[in-house]
Amino acid sequence: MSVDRKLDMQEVSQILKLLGDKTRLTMMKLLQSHDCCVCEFVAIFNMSQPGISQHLRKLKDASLVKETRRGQWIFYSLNRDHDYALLIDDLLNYLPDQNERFIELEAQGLRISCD
Amino acid sequence: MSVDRKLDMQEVSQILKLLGDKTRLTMMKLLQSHDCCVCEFVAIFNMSQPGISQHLRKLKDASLVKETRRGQWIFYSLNRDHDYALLIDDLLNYLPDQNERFIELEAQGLRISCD
DNA sequence: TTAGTATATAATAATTTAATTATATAAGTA
DNA sequence: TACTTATATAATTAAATTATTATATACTAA
Repeated sequence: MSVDRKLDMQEVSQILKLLGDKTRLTMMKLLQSHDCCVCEFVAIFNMSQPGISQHLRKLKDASLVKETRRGQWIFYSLNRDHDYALLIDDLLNYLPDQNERFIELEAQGLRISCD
Repeated sequence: MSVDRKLDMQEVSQILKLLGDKTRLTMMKLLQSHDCCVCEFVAIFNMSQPGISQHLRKLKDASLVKETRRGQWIFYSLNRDHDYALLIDDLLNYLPDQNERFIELEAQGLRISCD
């Protein structure tokens, strides 16, 4: 009981630490509305491809996101089965919509749609 | 507008970074139910007094908590007027109750009540 | 098979963070 | 005033974090 309680605080603070980075927080907000592949994130954020991959790995290691290969691309999506999925969703709902970023991508012809 | 959006993401991620530390997150949860002075935090957490003070300073610098001197003690309380007070309160409501910690304090005669 | 594209991993460097000890400040009390 | 208690600040150190470049892996297509 006491141990469980501490584990919970530990786990939540770990999740908040991951979301306490602007790039990862924005990634999560983007994923709330659209699955996204690595190269799209690279186009959206001003960051190297390995930088993007490492952020995604942290999110994946914490089971916050899932990855699926579709052809040559690997798409990331929110893990809506996560133990704290409700908390995370609530939290993301406070954030301003980031769809403008997808619109910009589309305008540059960089949006990947894999059907 | 675009600038505001970015500021928001920046500010929220900064807050989550602060809450992404187990000590500070637990402090905030404790403060949700009781104001608390520094020496109580020192008794609750296994950490030096300067360590506690520095966590509190970070929370105060971000306006997440307020301080009030009462006699020889300085009490900390949640700043319920913070721009993101709703988000923070929602978030804290997901966390397990930490009142047991106050009960333990009381049992050790370390609870400060300043009336 | 070879070349090109997408992604991950390794190595590394710069920065930030979180803790400690030592010390200063401020209030309370004999 | 001097002593004690409560708290803050400074200096320092160890560890964690975030980014980069270089390289490896995996799929696609010619």
